[in-house]
Amino acid sequence: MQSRSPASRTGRPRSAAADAAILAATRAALVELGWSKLTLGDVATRAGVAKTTLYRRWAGKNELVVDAVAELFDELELPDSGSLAADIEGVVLQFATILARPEAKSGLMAVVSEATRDDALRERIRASVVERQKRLVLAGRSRAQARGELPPEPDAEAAARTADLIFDMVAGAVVHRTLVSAEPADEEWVRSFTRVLLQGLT
Amino acid sequence: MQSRSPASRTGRPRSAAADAAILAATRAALVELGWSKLTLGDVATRAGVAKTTLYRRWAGKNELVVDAVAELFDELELPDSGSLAADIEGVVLQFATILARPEAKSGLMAVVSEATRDDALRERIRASVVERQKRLVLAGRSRAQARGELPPEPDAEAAARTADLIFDMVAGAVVHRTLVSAEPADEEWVRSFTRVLLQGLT
Amino acid sequence: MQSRSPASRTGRPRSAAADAAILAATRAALVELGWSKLTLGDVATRAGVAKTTLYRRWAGKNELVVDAVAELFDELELPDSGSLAADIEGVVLQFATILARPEAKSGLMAVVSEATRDDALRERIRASVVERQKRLVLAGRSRAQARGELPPEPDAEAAARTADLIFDMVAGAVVHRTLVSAEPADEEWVRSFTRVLLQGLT
Amino acid sequence: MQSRSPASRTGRPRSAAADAAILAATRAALVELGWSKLTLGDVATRAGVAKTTLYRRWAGKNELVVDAVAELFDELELPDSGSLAADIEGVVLQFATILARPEAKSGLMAVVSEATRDDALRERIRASVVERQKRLVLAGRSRAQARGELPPEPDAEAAARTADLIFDMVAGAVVHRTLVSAEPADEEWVRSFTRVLLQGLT
DNA sequence: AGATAACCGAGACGGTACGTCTCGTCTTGAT
DNA sequence: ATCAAGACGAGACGTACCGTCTCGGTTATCT
Repeated sequence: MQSRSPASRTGRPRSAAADAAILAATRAALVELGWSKLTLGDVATRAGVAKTTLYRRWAGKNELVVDAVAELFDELELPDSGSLAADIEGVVLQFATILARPEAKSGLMAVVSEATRDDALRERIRASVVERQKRLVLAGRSRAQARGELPPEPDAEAAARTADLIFDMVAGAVVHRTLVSAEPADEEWVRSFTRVLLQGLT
Repeated sequence: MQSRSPASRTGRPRSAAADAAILAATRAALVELGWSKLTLGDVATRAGVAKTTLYRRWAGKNELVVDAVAELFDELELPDSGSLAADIEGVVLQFATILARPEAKSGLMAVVSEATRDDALRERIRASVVERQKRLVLAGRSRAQARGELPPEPDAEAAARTADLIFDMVAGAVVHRTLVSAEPADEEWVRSFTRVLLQGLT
Repeated sequence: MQSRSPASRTGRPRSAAADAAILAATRAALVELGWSKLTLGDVATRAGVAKTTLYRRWAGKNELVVDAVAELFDELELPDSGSLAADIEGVVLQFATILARPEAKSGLMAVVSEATRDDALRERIRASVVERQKRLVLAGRSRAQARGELPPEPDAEAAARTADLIFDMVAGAVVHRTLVSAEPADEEWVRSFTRVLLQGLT
Repeated sequence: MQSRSPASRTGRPRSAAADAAILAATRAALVELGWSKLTLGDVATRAGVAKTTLYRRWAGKNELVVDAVAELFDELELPDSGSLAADIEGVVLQFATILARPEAKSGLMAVVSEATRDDALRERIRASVVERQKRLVLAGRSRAQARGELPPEPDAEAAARTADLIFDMVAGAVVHRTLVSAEPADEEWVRSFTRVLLQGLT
C-alpha cells in the first residue's frame, strides 16, 4: 500500500487503525459524493484523522482511491461449478455485483482515466485490481482444459495472449454494460454474454 | 450542443467561430494536460475567448469535453468489405484508432465516470457518442443477415437486446484493452478478437 | 498602497470599499489577537472578503499591517503653541497617544523587526510611517529657528544629520517607554523628557 | 532559564551541553533565517537534539529567543573613562555594537512586540535583558555624581524616575537609529547623541 | 546488583494557517 | 445581446510547523 524505509525502527510507529479508517472513509465519501467531489480534507475528517496523516501515507487522491476500491475485489473467488459455462457465469456475476456498488462505479473508471497519463498509477491499478481478476481467468481456463472443455494452448506465449484477450473481453463487457450503457449486468445478461463468449455469434 | 431562448433575435449574435475554437482548444488541452488538469480558464485563453463566453454556451467541464470528444467519432463509418468478419474488423480498428488518441483516452473514461452520478451527462454521452457507434452495429448486423451470415432475430425486443450485448462486448473489449491493459488494439489483436466474437472460445 | 499595470482599463475595477474594509479588519484583528495570532484568512473573513482579494492587493501580512497601522498616523499634526517646548510636548504626546493604542503596539514593532531582513518592507515603513513623523520635526525646528529658540544650522548636511538625530531620540524614547518599559508616556513623562531634550542632563 | 520540580533528585539528569547547543543553534538560526522563519524543529535539528528536549526546557519560541539573545548582553560593562561623557559614549557604543548583530536585530524587537500581549514574557525580557543594561545607567550616574558632574537627586523616587527616563532615552535612541532608521550607530553618531543628551538642543 | 525514574532520539499524531489555484459569477467599457 | 478583460466570494489544494504523544533505549540515583 505504502512503504517506508525498511530499517526505520525508531520513532512512534504508524497507527494501523488509521489505514483502515481512512480507506473506509474514502469508500463512504465515494458513495456520497462521487469521485470528483471527494476531497482529501473531507476523507480525513470522516476518518477522524489529520490531513497530514493521510498525505504521509498516500501520494494523492488517485492512489488513495485505488487502494480503497481494490479492497472491494478481495472477495472475488472462482467457484467450482462443474462446467466452464457455469464457472464463467459465476465469476462474471461476482464481478458485476462488485462493479454495481456506487463506490466502485464512481471510483474505478476515474482512476483508470487518470492512469492514462500516469504510469505509476496504472501499475498500481494493475497490481492491486487487475491481477486479482486475471488470476481467476487463468485458473478457470486451466480447469476447463483439464475437463477437456477447452483445447490446450500450443505454447506459453499464445496462452498469455489468449488469456489477456479473454480478460479484456470479459471485464470490458461488464464495465461497458454497467457504466456506459448503465444497465444492470444481471443473471440474464450474464447468461447471454457467456453463450456468445463460448459459442460465438454465428 | 447548447440552446438559447428561441425568440432572441436582437443584440449581437454569437460568434460561430468561437464554438469551433473552443472545442479545438479543449482537445488540445486534453492532449497536453489530461482531463484532471484541464481548466476552463485555460481553455478560454487558448481559444482566445473570455471565460464568460464559454460558460454562456456550456454548463461545465463535463459537457464541454463530451462535445469536444464526440467530434472525434464523426469520422466512423461502416466499410462494406463483403464479409461480416471483415466488416467487424474494419469498424473495430477504426474505433480503436480513435480511442488511441490521447484526447480520447484522457477524456472519455473521465466523463463516463462523472456520468455515473449525472443522468443528464450520461444521456448527452449516449446521444453524441454511443449512438453514433451503435448505428454501425445495427447496420452491420442487418447487412450480415441479408448475406445470410447471421440468423434473423425472432422478434424486435430480442434484436435490441442482442445488439446491446454485441455493442457492449465490442466497445468494452476495445476500451479495456486500450485503457486498462494499456496495450494497443492493433490489427493482430482485432483479428483475434473478431474470431472469438464470431466463433466463440470452444 | 498597491499598484497595478497603469494601462489596465478593461475588466471589472477593484472595489474601493474592499480596501477600507480590509484595513479596518486588520486593525480590529490586531487589537483582539495581536500580531502573531493574526491570520490573513481571519482578516478576510472579518472584512467580508475572499482571501484571494486580499492577496491580490497585498503581498503578505507585513505589508498589510504596515498600511493598516500607517493610517493611524494620519492624524498627527504640529500644534502652534508659541514655544518650542510646548510644540515638542504637544507632538510627543500625540505620538505617544497613538502608540498607546493596542493595534499600534502589537503591529508596529513586529513589522520593524521583520524589516530588518526585508529592504522593501523597511522602505514601505519609512515612506508611510516614518516620513509622516519626520515632517513634524523639520517643521517644528524651522519654526523654532524663526523664533530664535534654536540656532540656525551651518549647512544642509548638518541640518539633515541633526534632524535625524532628534527624530531618533524622540521617537525612540517614546517607543522604548511604551513598549519595552511598558509604562505610559503621559503628560508628566513628556514634560520631563522635553526638559532633558532641550536642556540636557547637566 | 527553566525550572524543574525542586525535589527531583533521581532519574537521568538533563544534559547541560544540550542547553548551550540549543541557544547557540537558536542564534545561528536567527542570523540565517530571522525571527519569523525560525522554527523550533529546525533549531532542534541544528542542535542535534529532539524537539521534545527543547519543549521540556522552554515554553516556546519567545522564551527561547529571549534567552538566546540575552546572552549577547552578558559582555556589557561600564568602562571607567574619567568623564561622564566618555563613560556614556563607551557604554552606548557597546550597546550599539551588540544591537548591530543580526541575531539581536532580528530577535529583540520581535520578542518585545510579542511581549505587548504577554506579561510573563515582558517580565522575562526585563529581567534578563533590560536590568542588565539599567545597572550600567545607575552605576554611571552615581559615579558622575561622585565626580560632581551631575547634581544629586532630591529623593529616591525622583532618582528612580530620572534613571528610567535616561534609560528610555539612551536605549530608545540606539534602537530606533539601528532598527527603524537602519543607519549605523557609529562613533560619530554616538558623540552627537551624547552631546545632546548632556547639554540639550539649545 | 537491581530497581526506579527522568531523561534522550526519533518520528507519527491531530491541528491550524499558509499561499495558490480553479470555480462559476459579476461588473466594466466597447462592439 | 454579446464580447474580452479581469475582479469577486468560495473553497480545496498540498505543505509547513505547531505542540503532544508514543516508542525503544540510556543514564543517573536510591535501595
